Amino acid sequence: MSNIREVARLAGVSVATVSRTLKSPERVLPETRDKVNAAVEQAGYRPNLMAVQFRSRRTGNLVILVPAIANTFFARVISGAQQAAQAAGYRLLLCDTQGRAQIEREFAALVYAHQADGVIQLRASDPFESMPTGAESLPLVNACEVVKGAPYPTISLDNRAAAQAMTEHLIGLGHRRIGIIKGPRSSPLTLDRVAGYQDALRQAGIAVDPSLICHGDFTLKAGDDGAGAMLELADRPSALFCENDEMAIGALRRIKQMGLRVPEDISLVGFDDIPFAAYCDPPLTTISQPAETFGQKAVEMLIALIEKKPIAERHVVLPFGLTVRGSTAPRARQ
Amino acid sequence: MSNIREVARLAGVSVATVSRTLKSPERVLPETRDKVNAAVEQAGYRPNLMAVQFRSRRTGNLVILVPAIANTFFARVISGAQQAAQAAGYRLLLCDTQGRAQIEREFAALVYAHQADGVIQLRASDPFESMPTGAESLPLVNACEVVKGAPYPTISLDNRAAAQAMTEHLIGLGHRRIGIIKGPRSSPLTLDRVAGYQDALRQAGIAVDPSLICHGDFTLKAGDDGAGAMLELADRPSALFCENDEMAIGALRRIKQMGLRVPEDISLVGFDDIPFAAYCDPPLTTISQPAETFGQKAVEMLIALIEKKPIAERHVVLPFGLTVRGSTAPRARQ
DNA sequence: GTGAAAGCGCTAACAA
DNA sequence: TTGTTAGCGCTTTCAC
Repeated sequence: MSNIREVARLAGVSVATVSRTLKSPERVLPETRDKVNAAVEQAGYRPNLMAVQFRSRRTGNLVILVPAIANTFFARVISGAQQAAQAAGYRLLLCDTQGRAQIEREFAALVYAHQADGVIQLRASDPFESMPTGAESLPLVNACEVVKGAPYPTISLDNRAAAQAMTEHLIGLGHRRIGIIKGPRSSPLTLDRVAGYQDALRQAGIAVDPSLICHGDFTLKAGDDGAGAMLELADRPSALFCENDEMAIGALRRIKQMGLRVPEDISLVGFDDIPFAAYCDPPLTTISQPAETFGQKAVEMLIALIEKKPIAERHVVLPFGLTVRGSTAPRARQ
Repeated sequence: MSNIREVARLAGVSVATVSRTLKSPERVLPETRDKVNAAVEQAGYRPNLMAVQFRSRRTGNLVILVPAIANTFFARVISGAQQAAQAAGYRLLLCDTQGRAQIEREFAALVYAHQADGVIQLRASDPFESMPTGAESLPLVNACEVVKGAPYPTISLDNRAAAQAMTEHLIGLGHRRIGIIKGPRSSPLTLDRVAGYQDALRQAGIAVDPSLICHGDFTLKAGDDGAGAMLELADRPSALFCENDEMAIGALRRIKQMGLRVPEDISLVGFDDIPFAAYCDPPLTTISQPAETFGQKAVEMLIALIEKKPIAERHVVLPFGLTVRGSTAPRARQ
């Protein structure tokens, strides 16, 4: 592989002229440009990005920390982020952290080590924590699940309002015993959703029953297990609210296995509106989120941060939608 | 952020000694080492990876080109790859190419530009094609959907045998009219699966009926549409073979919408065994693949290539499994 | 065991 | 408009 000197020699110009021709052609005479371009062609020259970035102290790489790439919702977020990055001339370094802080730190360190220009974190946790001094001011954007009162920009959903709207939908159908399968204890997002669920219950004058709140981890199996536990209760709920669609789909299987029907015997709802939600039997009532927009906004804000451009709104809240399908129905007369 | 000179000054040694302490501590006196380490600590020093890699001409980055990250099967492949990379001290740069050669080329160029050490391609296409001279010898491994007779290492499944086994399973249940929803024309993988399907039919003395072969693109919607078309045939099939689980799940919805039952009226099978397959109603009979192993093997082979270690087997074929669940049953008497 | 010095490939200030 | 030159931060001989 040839280098810039080789090209300069072939074109009969200085290395500076080659560099200029590549970076700002308008500052070079057309005929010089042509000579250089011909030489580049002839030498099969590709600039060594390593050297370019080393010198210009800008990599064009953005790290995005994803708790679980296999999660259909995050896949959509990534897709939006990738498109925005591409449009702005940046590349996305995707990292499946499996929610582990150690892996997050390792990848966030790429910024500290000048291997990436900034980080997008999709989990409520600061990946620069416990980094050497100065790290707190590195370009970081937090999206999806965000840290409350974070010093860095955030893009979030009003999870509390969304959960409340969903619970109100169920209450409106006559349900009064509504179970909820929530996420892991460590997730602030799940706290918000439970809070919204409780808001709706209280406003309807329904007592919050702790036995109707069950922990899960956003997987199919967690929904399956959670539904199993919930339906064995003596006074079982007539509606079940799962904090994501995966768990709802898991719950759906268990409900059917136990010989109950959705929505006749029990209403079931999810959260996220993943593609499979519309293909369940019955199709799932759920909260839809503009997943791609999360990724897109996060990238745009991060780039603004990196390029030190002003940011209009540091804490963006995206709208949710209540998508009613066939998995909810009025409570059956007992 | 401090640099190596700052640390050298603090420790009262030369930059060379600092570098050595970090790279090969055993070549430095313990007391010198301690001085240096203290200075590193004090300065909050982090080596500039950009400079390290520029100098040592090795990045520790592996590019993995994924046609669609949202695809549940690829998500598992990535997971396996990530684990193997981590274990070997490499990082994975994930790229969602949306099957577009332009994006693939752009990311593959990272290798050419010394930004990554090698590439894993999960699609049957050479991302280095039309690159400047010398590109053909760059470290590349092709997994999942592979190029026939490729000059680079490959990891694949015997798709033909798998499709044949699946078709034989259906024939064994008494089905004789078996429809197939295949992938896009450009995919060699789909050709193999159709060939396997035809092998099984021929061996059973069943004529191949072109009207029972339908094109799709591996999405839920494609399965939905494909099943719709297939079931409107005058002499409709009693079994439907979808080339992936997503399409099977799409087909399942349409079959039910048309008032038919699975498996009583029509047997339905998929391919891949994604997590959702076991959670369908009925659970899906499908071909299981060791998805994580694809990723793991690909990374291991790529690293061997990069580090110029010998590779035992250049074309690995992984085993498949026939997972029979509730979506297949003996053909009903008409 | 340690230091001095050269230079990886490129960019950017400055000079011409 | 183009060339000269001085590094970017680090690794790696080669002396000592």
